[in-house]
Amino acid sequence: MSVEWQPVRQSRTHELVLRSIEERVFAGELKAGDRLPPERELAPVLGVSRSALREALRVLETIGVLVAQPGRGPDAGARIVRNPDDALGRLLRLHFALGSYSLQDVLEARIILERSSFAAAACHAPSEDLDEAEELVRGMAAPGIGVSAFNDLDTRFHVLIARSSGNALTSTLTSAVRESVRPLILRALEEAEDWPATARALNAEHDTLLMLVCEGRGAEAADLVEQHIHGLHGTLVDGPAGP
Amino acid sequence: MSVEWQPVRQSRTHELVLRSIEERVFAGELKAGDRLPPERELAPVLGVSRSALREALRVLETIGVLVAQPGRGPDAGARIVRNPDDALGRLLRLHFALGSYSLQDVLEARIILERSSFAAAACHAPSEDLDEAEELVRGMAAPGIGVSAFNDLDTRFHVLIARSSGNALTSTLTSAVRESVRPLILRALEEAEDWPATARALNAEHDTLLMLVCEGRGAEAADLVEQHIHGLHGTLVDGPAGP
DNA sequence: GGGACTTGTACGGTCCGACCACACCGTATG
DNA sequence: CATACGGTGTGGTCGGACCGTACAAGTCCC
Repeated sequence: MSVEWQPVRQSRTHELVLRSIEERVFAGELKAGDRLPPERELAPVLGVSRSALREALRVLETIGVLVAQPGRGPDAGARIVRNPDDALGRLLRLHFALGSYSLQDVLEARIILERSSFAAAACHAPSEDLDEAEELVRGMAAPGIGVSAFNDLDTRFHVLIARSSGNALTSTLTSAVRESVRPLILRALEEAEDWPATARALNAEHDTLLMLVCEGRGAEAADLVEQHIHGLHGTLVDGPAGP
Repeated sequence: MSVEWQPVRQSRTHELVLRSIEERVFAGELKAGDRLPPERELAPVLGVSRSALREALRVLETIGVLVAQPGRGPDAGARIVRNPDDALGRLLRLHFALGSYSLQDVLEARIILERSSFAAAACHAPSEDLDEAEELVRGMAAPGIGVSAFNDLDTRFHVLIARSSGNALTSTLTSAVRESVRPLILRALEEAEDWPATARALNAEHDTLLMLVCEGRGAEAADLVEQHIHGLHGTLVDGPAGP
């Protein structure tokens, strides 16, 4: 029941600035679309140097909460935005490369998330998403397709289904998790002994998956996508991942 | 099929630095525990100013890849670490507050993740974790417990189960998602008309959950935790969230 | 008078040099 | 031998300066 004590690490200026801005966000005083004052104004108001402020802004930028543009006019300056995808992707990729998560952890997470994605997509995917998905599947079935192009389309297919599930959070998570193993999958596909046969097998699964989603058979789609991801499991090799 | 063009936004120095360090991580040249050269050495080597380097380091710090300590000796300087939890939590909290994700999205994600957590925990949770979980459940059952203390213990209970599921990634995600709605849950509990009765009901569910996990009845535990989280759904109100 | 060009200005982006607080390490001192 | 003290290297902070960019207004030429 006792929680270990840990050093407080007090008062690094940029963290105080960060805390301060976060609080304004939590309080609803800063919404998406709002503009922050120019750095040269805000710094003295907060009582810190521009460097400290800039470090805090940089953090918010990498979290996907802020974008900054130089110049003048309505688009210039620092603006609050909502773009968590890049940040989450970078975070997971780095930590996966560092070994914070094992390959098995990532694959399990993929299965959990994508089972739910496909099940939800079968319930209420907009038809234009299904059209786009069909196009992607057709693209993957192109004869003589390269490994890299296949991997791109495959990623986009899975992410598209996640997005069409209607849940922005699980969609983001799915995308980030999928991206974090992307280099591994790419390498595995490159080393496949019979690439055309592998591609045919994967395409058949994609076809069936899309068909199940279109017909609203969510439970079967979930089972199949689990099998689909498990199928990759055996072919993947653990180790240091390229970007 | 056509991807929209988007401005390239080239060559912000700190991003180049970030890219460079990331690549060393992806290549396996930087592992957890390694130390970076001092800022004053690294900056000229990379051909950038210390400010630009520091901004990149700050970013790595906030995504939990780096820690920096002043002073001298074996613990000083910038070291590569693996601590994704704080970063992920902050990211989700901020974006939830900004409205990137709706309350329903978060609750669905919680259900997906925690169903899997409880199911996995039922299979192979270490007994010391179960002991700790029992202690937490007992703590929540204390007569006259306050809303805040209850919420703390409840959070720790759910996170503990996620951790004992053996999957570091889903555990981190569960924790982050749970933390992002924590202020909302706190507010909902504070506004409950009959708090003691609510607490008793929640405690009964926790008791059953723990029992199911201990007995290895994962499927039932998963169903119950879904119901448990759904139960909260009705009581939660959407709106700006405090930290 | 209208369009093209030039200037002014407000941004963020970068860099530099300096100082501070801290923690270790070696030496000097009792 | 133990303690006290200053040296040294680390990140943390700060202020100032310059750069490129992009808008805005003023100016010139047709």
